[in-house]
Amino acid sequence: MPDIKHFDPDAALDQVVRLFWERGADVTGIADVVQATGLSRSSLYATFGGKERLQAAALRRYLERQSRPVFAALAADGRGLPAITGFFERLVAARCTGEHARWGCLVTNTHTGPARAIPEIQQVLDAHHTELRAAMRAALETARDRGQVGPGLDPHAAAETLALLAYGVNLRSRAGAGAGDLLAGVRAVLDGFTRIEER
Amino acid sequence: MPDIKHFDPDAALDQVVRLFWERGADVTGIADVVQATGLSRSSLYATFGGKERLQAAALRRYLERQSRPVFAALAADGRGLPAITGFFERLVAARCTGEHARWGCLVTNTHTGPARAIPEIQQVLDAHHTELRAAMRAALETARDRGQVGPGLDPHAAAETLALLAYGVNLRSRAGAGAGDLLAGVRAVLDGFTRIEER
DNA sequence: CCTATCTTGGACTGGTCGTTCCAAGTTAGA
DNA sequence: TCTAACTTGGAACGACCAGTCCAAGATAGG
Repeated sequence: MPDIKHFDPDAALDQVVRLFWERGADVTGIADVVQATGLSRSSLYATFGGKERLQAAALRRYLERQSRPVFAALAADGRGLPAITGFFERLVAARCTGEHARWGCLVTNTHTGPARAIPEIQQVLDAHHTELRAAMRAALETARDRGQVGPGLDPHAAAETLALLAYGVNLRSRAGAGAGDLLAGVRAVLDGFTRIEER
Repeated sequence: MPDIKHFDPDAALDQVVRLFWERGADVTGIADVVQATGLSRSSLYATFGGKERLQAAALRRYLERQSRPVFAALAADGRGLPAITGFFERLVAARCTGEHARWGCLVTNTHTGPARAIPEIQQVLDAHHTELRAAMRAALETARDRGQVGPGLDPHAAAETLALLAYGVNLRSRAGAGAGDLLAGVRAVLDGFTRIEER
């Protein structure tokens, strides 16, 4: 009986993610979303609810499509430290060059805005951190099993370090930091974790 | 002949710093500034210019009054690694407890917002990073001279690491991260830098 | 006291915000 | 084909935004 949607909500949400990611959700108006997606205010509100709900949906989509696959690859990578090095090298490259250069990370960017207080969004921020840290910890435990890291290294604490470092990279890259500086910062901490004999 | 200002611009700017720091400059309207400072729109615009100029002035004030003294103390501290440990312990404490708990760092918060594109503000962000890194580097060189760090440590690169880590702490603290997690993350990286025999 | 000069309070502007609403259009089962 | 259910475009809403403007008030030299 009913009419059916004349657009693809999934594709529209992807557009919203790009928009919020590049410009920032708080500074992006509904009018911008309407223009970027090509659909009308009515369809937007009927499909996603208000702006807060839309922002939360976009953030979840970002976590699922952008962050989680990379985290999964890191956790599943059996190489140990080289896996972590590769993660950061690809991170810096993505943040400083290519299509998304200087966009930073949508989750990182959301940390400072007013939306961080919305429970639905706060939850995604925490999930992102937990998952990133877990992936780092898995890679560090692999490194420990392979004897690549010093004996005193606590994988749990070191995973927190690397997660915080990733936020620092995301943050500084959005403000124009050079890839060389960021890579040097990453290299130094990984050198610190590396077992002396490996150097 | 002329009348004289009926308020103290310095004290007013301090109020603005607090307001922008806690709530975020982008989400704070001129009306909020008027209410917080107690002065009128006319005086505000006559004294500081528009909002961009006000935000830049507040950011510079924050760097001068909040960041720079701490950086100077770190650079002048002769203890080496303990100075860095102390810096981070005080940082985490300030970010998670007390008057400014969960406010994060105004400079860090500004990294993600639209104001980061304004040259006058971008300049302050870069100055903050340069000065933080220089202070870290000075402390690391002291640590190296005292034999507290491993021989392979590059003070320049390690200083970048610690600066990025500080941004991570600032960022996550604003979103509610626990002091324990943050401290663990800090401890792990400093352990990594520490010379084996010191452990 | 007078007056030139600056400050101040508050009304006001045009524009944008998120959101609501409704008439017109579209669909698919009866 | 008729109609109930849903979508869609676009107008309209009140609230807020940064910024402007001016009359009224305050000041200090003459």
